[in-house]
Amino acid sequence: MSSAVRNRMQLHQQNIQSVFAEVFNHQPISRIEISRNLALNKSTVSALYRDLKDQGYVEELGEGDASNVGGRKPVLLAVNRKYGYTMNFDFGYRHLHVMQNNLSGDVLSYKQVNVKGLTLKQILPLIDAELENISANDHSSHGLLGISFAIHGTVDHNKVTYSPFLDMSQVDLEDYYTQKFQVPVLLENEANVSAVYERDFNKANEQLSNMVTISIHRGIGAGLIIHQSLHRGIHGEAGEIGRSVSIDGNWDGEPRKVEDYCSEDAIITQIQDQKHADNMTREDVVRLFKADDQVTKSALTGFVRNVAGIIYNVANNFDPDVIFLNSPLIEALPELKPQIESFYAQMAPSIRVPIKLTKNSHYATLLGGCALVTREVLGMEDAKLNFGAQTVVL
Amino acid sequence: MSSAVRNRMQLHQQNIQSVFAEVFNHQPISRIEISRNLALNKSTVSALYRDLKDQGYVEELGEGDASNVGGRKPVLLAVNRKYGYTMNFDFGYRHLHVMQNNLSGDVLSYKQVNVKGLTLKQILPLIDAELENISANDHSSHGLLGISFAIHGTVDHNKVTYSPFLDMSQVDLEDYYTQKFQVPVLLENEANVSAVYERDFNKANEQLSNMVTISIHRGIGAGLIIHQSLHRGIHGEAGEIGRSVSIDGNWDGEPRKVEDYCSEDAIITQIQDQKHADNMTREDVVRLFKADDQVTKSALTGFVRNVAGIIYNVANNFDPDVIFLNSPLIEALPELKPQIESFYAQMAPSIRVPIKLTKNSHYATLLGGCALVTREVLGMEDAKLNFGAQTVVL
DNA sequence: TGTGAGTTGGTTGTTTGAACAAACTAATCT
DNA sequence: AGATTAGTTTGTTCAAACAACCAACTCACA
Repeated sequence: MSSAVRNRMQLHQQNIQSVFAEVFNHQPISRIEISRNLALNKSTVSALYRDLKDQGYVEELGEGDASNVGGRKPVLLAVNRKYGYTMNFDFGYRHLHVMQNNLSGDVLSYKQVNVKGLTLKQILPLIDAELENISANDHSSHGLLGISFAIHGTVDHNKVTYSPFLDMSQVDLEDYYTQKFQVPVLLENEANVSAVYERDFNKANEQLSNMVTISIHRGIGAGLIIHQSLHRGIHGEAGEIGRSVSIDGNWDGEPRKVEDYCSEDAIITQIQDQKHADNMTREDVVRLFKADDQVTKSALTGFVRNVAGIIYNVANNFDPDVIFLNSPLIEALPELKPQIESFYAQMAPSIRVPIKLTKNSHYATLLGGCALVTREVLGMEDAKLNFGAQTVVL
Repeated sequence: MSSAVRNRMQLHQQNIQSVFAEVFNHQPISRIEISRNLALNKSTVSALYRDLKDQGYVEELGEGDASNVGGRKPVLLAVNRKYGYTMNFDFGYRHLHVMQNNLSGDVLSYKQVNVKGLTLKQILPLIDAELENISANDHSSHGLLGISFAIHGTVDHNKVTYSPFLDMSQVDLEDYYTQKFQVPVLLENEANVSAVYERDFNKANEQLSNMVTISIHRGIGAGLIIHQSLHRGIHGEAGEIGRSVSIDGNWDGEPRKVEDYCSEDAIITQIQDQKHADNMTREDVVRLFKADDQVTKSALTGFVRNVAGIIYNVANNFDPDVIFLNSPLIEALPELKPQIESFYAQMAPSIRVPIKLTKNSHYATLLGGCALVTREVLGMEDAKLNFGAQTVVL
């Protein structure tokens, strides 16, 4: 209410943002096309565009093709590729993933750094080195614009509140990097950024307003896009579906959580125990499954049933347009997907929510973080922005 | 995006709505106060108010008190109490609840009609009679403005898609009443309107953006307010938490739903079976509980544990600012609430979502429907409207 | 108790400025 | 050359802002 457009100046600012969003989402685009899309007079668009250009956000890309019945060629406009860049990180169990993106969300560089067994304080200098290295080779006009971190754990008010396999309580990342660079620094749960990725980077989802991304890694969490915006909850704990307990009338002993049955960790531990093995990894499970190992096959059948149950419950809770699965295990064994779908179909005979796999989950979290921090840089948190409109993957 | 304010006319319309919202939410209010609240010039507010008055939406209520340091008395403005009325219905199991409200959401009349055992086609003439009776005694300028129905079941696109105890597939209520009166007719799930009630009628919730109302009647459902707006889901099935199944690794036989364990029906049936009784009602259960009956007490302990588990799961899924319980059984036995809270506290030792009871659940659904249909009448679906600002309960 | 200074609510007439419209230039096609 | 399209320039429009005013009140003080 109080943030609503109410006077001419606010109207002007909003229209500038609308023009920028058009350039962002449909680059390369001409002024006349923006004018038609926004139902704004072409002279108005020209004036608004001039403001954006003075601020350096946009640039001309050259001439486009004229219409086939004659007429002047349009001048193609685009987001300034040399405006600056964001740095986006993902703390994986074994690797730190590092990505550099420009203002449009295009990937400028990507790198994995081995951090297995290191503490956060030991990782910090590695991050600093990456930032310095990138900064030294940069030729953009504004340089570093913002930093994002995808966290495998919960985040509240930009602080890590819980992180299962890397102690993050010793360092305040937001504090450290805002002090150092005076740019927006953003921490966000990994399932949440993954959901933002689907909203902002996946053109197929442009018209969808409700999406749930179920992330099955060492734990289980969901990222929620509701009414086109990320639902974090008051403590940043919305979508912590791995903590759900069974409601079945049995209350003997400690209630067990969903995560205890069907996280990737739970499955690996289960197979390990039955095989009296040790230190197994996802790759081992994949290998055993492909070698037709019966213990593994039956464990994964249980996994598949449980995932179907989770999907059924998520569908009943949120009734989204689509559910994404972000699971390296299922990504490695795509034959599990139809099994999940068939168990789900048994549970929900009539109305079902479509299920899709998130491809290349590491990129997803980095790009989701990129989208969030870029929006903050632009002050366009709520606008409809279509990142990666012409992303060139390296 | 495309609905954003972009030209002077749209700006003007939005500002008219802002002024109306101020009158609506803070009536009685003076022009100067609106001007200060909206940061609009007082002459602008005067002009916008004049438009609203010409359309009949508002009226002057007389003079207020002057400031204690002198100065002219303000003229107090309010929503026109004689503009028209909405009719709001709730199909209960035993009664049809009927409420007439004015444009501000004030209760003009309330009535229960016995409909136990009747089919929808038999109930229809009773509804028509109520509408005619009210219409005959009305002296407002625009008469009937809209109709809402709270449905114990699921609703999609204003059609009932599932209704457990009253067959509603034979009659299209929206069709029938729009044909008859040419006013907006709205069908909505009972848990959803209950959630809207908490958002729009409960001043204590004004600052809250995420609320879940758990409705425990013959089934279990949740109404979701997320980011201040009702989340229905793509098929209108969001919040159907009663259908959730347990994820516990056991997949022998048909999975049982939450509803099977802890709806009011399930509890009554359970007690009935153990007592070899028949046709028990909620009132019987309440009586037995108060008479210290052990079977009832132990059944309700199970109920309380299950409700705590449901709350825990809802908190993990949505992480709302508050959870409301809309349950006639708990309303009748308020001593159950602390028990629920204590079981919940055992499950979630650190972060907990506050739990509150919805008072007078029948009013809640009617008023929630009133809020929804009134918003549609005004074309102000997304504005922040504070209904019942000065509701006089009859 | 009466008067005038100070204060506040609301109206009237004028100014402002962002979007708009029309007329223009530029560049292309057939 | 005539038709068509892209973009610019120049002047118009109209809702909000502003300034000056009127209306009506309080309070202090004679």
